[in-house]
Amino acid sequence: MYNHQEIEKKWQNNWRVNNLYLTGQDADKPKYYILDMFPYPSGAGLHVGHPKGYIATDILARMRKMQGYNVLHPMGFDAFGLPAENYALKNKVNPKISVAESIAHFKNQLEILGFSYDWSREVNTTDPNYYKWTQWIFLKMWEKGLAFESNEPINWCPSCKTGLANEDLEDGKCERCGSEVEQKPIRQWVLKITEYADRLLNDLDKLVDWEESIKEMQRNWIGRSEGAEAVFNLADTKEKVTVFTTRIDTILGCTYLVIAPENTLVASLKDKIENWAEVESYITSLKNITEIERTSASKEKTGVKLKGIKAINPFNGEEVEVFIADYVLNSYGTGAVMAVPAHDERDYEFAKKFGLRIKSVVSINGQIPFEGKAAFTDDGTLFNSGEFDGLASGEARRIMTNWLEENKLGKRKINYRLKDWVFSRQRYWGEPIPLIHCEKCGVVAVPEEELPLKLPDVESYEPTGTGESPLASISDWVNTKCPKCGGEAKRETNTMPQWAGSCWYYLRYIDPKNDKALVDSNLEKYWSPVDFYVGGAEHATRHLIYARFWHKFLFDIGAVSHDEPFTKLKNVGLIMGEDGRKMSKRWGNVVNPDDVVHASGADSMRVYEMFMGPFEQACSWNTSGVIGARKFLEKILSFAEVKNYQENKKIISLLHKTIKKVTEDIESFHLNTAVSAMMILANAIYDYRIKENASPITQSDFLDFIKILAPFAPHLAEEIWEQSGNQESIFVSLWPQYDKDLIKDENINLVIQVNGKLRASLEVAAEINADEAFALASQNDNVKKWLDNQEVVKKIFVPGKLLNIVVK
RNA sequence: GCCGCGAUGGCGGAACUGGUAGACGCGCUGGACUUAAAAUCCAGUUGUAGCGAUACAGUGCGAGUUCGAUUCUCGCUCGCGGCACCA
Repeated sequence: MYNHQEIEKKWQNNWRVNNLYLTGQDADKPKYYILDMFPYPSGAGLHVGHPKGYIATDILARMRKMQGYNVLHPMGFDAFGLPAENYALKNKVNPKISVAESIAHFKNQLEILGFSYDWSREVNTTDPNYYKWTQWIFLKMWEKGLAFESNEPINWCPSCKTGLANEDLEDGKCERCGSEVEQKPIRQWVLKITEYADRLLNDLDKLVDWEESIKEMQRNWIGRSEGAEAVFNLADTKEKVTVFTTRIDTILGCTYLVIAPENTLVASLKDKIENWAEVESYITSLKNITEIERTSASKEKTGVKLKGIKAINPFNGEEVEVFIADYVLNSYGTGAVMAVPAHDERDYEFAKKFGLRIKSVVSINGQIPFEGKAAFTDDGTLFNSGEFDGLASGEARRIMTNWLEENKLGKRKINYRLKDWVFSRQRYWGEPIPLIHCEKCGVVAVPEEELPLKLPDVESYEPTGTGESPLASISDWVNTKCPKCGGEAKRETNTMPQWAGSCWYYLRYIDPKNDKALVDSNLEKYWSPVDFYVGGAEHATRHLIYARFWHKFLFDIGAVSHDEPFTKLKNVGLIMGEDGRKMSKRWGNVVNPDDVVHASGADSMRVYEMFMGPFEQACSWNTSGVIGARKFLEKILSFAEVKNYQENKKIISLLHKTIKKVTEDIESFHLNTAVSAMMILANAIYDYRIKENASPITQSDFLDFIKILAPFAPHLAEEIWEQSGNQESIFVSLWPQYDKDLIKDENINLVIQVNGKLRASLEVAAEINADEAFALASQNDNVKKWLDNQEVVKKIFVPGKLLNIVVK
């Protein structure tokens, strides 16, 4: 009776043939740009969790279309980068070919779910016409000095044989393959994202429609900390050590300095360090343990004193000892800290171990909390601090920083945990970096008219591990002429990282075929910014930071009209396996959407996935839940024949309430309650039909119900719509409006409480007043029982809701 | 350790700005149909006591505010996520 396979195939064909989902272009309509994070096509295909976000955006996009918006709802594929390349290597197939296959497979899996994407705007980050503009943006950054060459040690994955950005690590391991990452100096291109750190942080406050959790993750990731740099001159040398601290107010409690072992300063003091042999062997010993072990807070701190080296406290001229120790990181701040064991837990621990002096300088009400037992790290009042005695910590920080600046012994300083973006990969499958190295002219850009600089075919795309990409072996590609002087020159052979292409793809959808400009400015002004963006939370500190960074840069050069790309952001919660674990081949708990669509239908799967629970929340798949969704659709299909209409005010009112609720719930992405509201309506209609053998609503009211169901179950809705004699698609019809008067109830259930406990529930007219309610309640047997011989102290009446009678 | 989020029946979850806790779905129990099963349909389903009306308890734990608390405040416990020797 409900032949989902036939219905779904029929309508998917119909929509395609009629180009139903081409982006609206009516000049007099408002726009709505609703975007999914585009997938990274892998060989494995989609599991049922992937489409959850796509279903939700599809529902909103379809409703917006019916509400009369020009809707931009596109889809594409992000396909450069390590996963695709590693898959290709493993299966000994050219990534170009394997990626094309994966995309075809993904697209097919998406199509059978009945999405309303405008496929005419599909983008593919590996298409030269696309990456032409990825390269163009890179060149603009390079021109502005935001892309620079560096030889600093960076994260190196020994298995993927490439440098990685901080964002590519998980617990100090390569996010792709799980290998321990080493620190290795290689020549690399770096993007100065730190130059945008403050804006990336501050502008989060403007993003009122982003989930707080994501903004918090970005704040953590950027990790701004405000403090001061202070200069400690070294006694008997011309050298000095600059330290970064957020607690300059405690500097008079500084009893020693600690320098990171890798800090180049250490080697430069070689001749002055009396125990150099000991120092050197300590530094060597640290190379044998991994970064994760070394920086684990639970590990006991180690270190070595630099004998013969003394540092001078800029505030009081006191000489303090200098150590190198594993607990100070070279990569943060200045790679050196002042140690105040009385007021810093780590310094306290280290000082205890090495028997170093502990000097308190902050007290609270004249007391020093935990003195002799632990560090006191809160703010308080200064003492033992000379002219600064008596100042509150906060005040002291301001005054003492000023003092440093006046005496040229330091300055105000803001540090970020965020690091510049290591942007080159020593791999094949990425956008070639469009730069040329000329011996005479230095680094020269590939001229804009020569873009795209195409990724050449290569015999072996195995990574070399030498710090050069496989492109380096193609001499007729590498060797070129300098665009400036015409002399012999070599191309840059590093490629861009996986995240490059996704930094601006949402702009390409606006103007997908443009080869004259990144995006036409009129189109950009019309469609930007993205109104609603949906994707996984795992992109919080990767894609979403990178894209905001690029977008702000594009804004600065006038290429886009807004300084933030995504107005509203929602995260889709994971769908776990039936066993509660993440879906994975390893657990054998992967559910393939193709199977679900085949057995129960795309519409049932769509309804079920929305009904499972709150959109942002993770939840487990439950196969019998799909059956429940299907039963609901079958029930609705059974109403299609309206027989024997009998007006029923309650059900008409319920219909209008449901229209209101579903509209609002789609808007706010409370899709689970939208489905349940429709189930309640369906149940009410069903019960009426069974009991009265009549339809409680008219054909036209029923079709309004089908319209609000349509975004959820588009195929079934079209079928019922067509069977009712409509020629055009239901999705070109207008979204129903609810009638305010009809959703008002004539009668309500008035709750009667005695001393806050429910004693009765009376059906009364909605406009009943307190006295009438009390009179009615007093007649109720059960209420009488509770009021018997009691003095009524107070009556609380909430119109339309309840009467609470308080007795003594 | 710091920051954020969460905890409601057997399960997923619902409850608007403090006002009937458990909507809706799954599962389960009983019944109808059937030679039988599946499917379908009907009834029930927080716990305890009671034939029942009803009563008491109940939203992680302990306090508090209130006529009234799943909802607000304070103090915990557990779980999830992010950051983490970041100075």
